[in-house]
Amino acid sequence: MTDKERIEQEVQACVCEFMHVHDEIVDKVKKVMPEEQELLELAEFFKVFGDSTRIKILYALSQSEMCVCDIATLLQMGQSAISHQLRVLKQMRLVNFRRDGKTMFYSLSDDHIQTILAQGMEHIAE
Amino acid sequence: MTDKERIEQEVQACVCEFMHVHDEIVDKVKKVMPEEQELLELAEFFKVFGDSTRIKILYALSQSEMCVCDIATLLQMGQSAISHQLRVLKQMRLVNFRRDGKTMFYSLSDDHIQTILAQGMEHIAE
DNA sequence: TAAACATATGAATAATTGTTCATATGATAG
DNA sequence: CTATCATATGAACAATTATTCATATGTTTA
Repeated sequence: MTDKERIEQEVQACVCEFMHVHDEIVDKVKKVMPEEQELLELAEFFKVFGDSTRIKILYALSQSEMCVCDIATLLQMGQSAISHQLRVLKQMRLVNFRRDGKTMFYSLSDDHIQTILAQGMEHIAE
Repeated sequence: MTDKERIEQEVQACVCEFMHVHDEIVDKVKKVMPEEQELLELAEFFKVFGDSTRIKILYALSQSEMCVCDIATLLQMGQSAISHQLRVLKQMRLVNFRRDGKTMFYSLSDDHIQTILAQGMEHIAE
């Protein structure tokens, strides 16, 4: 392959209009990037933490198991809004739940959640 | 205060239509809830992780310092999109940057970020 | 079984947000 | 100083999403 051909190929591969990409770095990082699918899931996972209502629910549940009505009272929000958000948290497996008569009690599913919350609070406290 | 008065007060405080709130739990949790402002900031902070482009950028930067064009090439996206997202990451202090001539090099700002990414990956791997 | 009630859910609306396009800024080399 | 180029940014559009309202589901008690 001639130099000219190689350069043309690089330019084509490059999203930028020109060619001052640091190929060694890009190649090295490309090799260790997780699969697209995993990164999409990761973003979906964190999206759950990116809403203040859900953050409040998660923080509250880190203190105690609670029912829907308790949470609605604590956050001064409608039952429906809380229920919708709990569904999101359930789908992402961030909360567990148990039924006791008419009441559903929710709790945190595992302690990655607490670690993540704690790391986040450390970051913003800096 | 009569029982009737106390109950009426509870009902008023309750977002739910009726009154089967677990007051002890709600009160206990209310006492330890961080301030509204802190929880809002926390949600804003995590919102940054809730987008796949930004997750990819963060992951990439956890491997190596990179310039805007490198990242755009790696992710096969436009320079403008990457630049916009880097601005978000900058505002939340998730990345540092240094200038070298015409080129801006970005890197992760601290290791809470890596911890959070790692915890997230552990969670979804379960 | 019927009434009461805790929770869940579908539809609608309002608000937020990611990307693109066009252009601006700021640095370097000639 | 001018041309070139890496990056930044404003406006616009499309897509996503949080809450509310109305109603459904499922459990208990009379």
